[in-house]
Amino acid sequence: MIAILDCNSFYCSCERVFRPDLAESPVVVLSNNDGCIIARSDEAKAIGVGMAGPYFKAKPLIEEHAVTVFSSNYNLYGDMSWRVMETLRIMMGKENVEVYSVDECFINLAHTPKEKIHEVAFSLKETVEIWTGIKVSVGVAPTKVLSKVANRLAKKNKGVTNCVLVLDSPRKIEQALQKTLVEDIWGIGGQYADKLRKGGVLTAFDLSKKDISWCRKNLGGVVGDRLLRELKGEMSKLMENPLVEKKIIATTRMFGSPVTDINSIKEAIATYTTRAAEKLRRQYCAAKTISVFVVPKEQNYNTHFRHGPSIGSHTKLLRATSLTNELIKPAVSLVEKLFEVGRSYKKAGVMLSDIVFDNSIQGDLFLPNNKNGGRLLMDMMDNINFSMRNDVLKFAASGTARNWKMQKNFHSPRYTTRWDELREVH
DNA sequence: TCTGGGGTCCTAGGACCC
DNA sequence: TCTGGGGTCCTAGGACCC
Repeated sequence: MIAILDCNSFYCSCERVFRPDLAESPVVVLSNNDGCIIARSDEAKAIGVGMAGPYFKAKPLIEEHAVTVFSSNYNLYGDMSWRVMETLRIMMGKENVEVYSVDECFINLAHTPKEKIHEVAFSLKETVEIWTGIKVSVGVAPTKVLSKVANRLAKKNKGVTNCVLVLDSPRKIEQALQKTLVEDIWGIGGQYADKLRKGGVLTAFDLSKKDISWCRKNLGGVVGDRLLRELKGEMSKLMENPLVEKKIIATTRMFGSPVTDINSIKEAIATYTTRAAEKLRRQYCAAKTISVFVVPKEQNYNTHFRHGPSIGSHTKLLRATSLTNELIKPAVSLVEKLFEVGRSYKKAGVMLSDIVFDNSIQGDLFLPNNKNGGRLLMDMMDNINFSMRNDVLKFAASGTARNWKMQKNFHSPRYTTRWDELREVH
């Protein structure tokens, strides 16, 4: 059996740990730039605040009901996430915990006796809540897809399930599948859901009765094949090693307001490159390809603003590197190539790919072999910046004015990662 | 006026090889 | 009218996730 443990309204829960006065009132958290609503407490859902909608549209409703609004505070959420996951690793052994996202993880219960499953699932939930203050839901079933089904139902019927649901018999599985619409299955998005409904497949139960070849044909080949097997209780998505290195590292941001001058974009790109290079070094890797893209502000953004055209280009380096200064140079050159005078831009980003371990970098015969000094410098910068939890040290190319920076109007303190922002009790 | 920011996997098709 | 039979690698793009 496999469990998935998922934090309830994670970002809202993090804010509430340090604001117990908000425990029962509506709370929402906004995306970067205070653009969209990306987390809602149950109370906010109840008054009709939609998910992933733009903040400005929900604003009247939010003000009417005195909803508390937070900008996203990733310092806080990242640290709280680590506490939740560490609790589970301590309880179950780290080899049995697969962190799937910032707020959820799979737990391998293959070694737990069947009659103890419910008790274990419950103690995971209780312990996480006591140790971290974060409320969670647990779904348990024979496969990952089914455990997601269980988790969703557990969360939906909190009063009955107390946020824990175990599907340990064919009958329970069948009932759960009947209560799950196709669009609520993990792996079925908007496109596939439309296609399924048109074919008369409305629930997860309907889908589980289809045959493999039908799913291969209509749901993306082997992806559909695996999904169907999982629904039928056959494990097709295995536990994965949580320490796999990223194959692409990206840092992309909307600007606080549209930008028209090339220097601001260069500063932004240099800053994003710095972030991306830090992520690269943190996984002991180096990258050989760097890509840069910019997104012009559309004249007519009412039609699909979301996938507005992004204009990009990339450079293949002679040799993989993780040194910020070696990456900033080609990144800034790419900006010069992409930028058009007179246009206004709303977003830009950097992506690093062709990632290899930095101990296996292909050497360059024509370079002196003593470039290790560069890595040493990077490590020192990383250590100082990390211990200060701030960019104390940065490259001049990143700029100091930074008038392209995103907006954060409702930011909470970084309670758990900054001494000077600790919660004070008087 | 104002609409995140990351990622993953898979497929198709083209270029190229012998 | 008829025009090999394998391969590999790469890229673009689609679909999905939180």
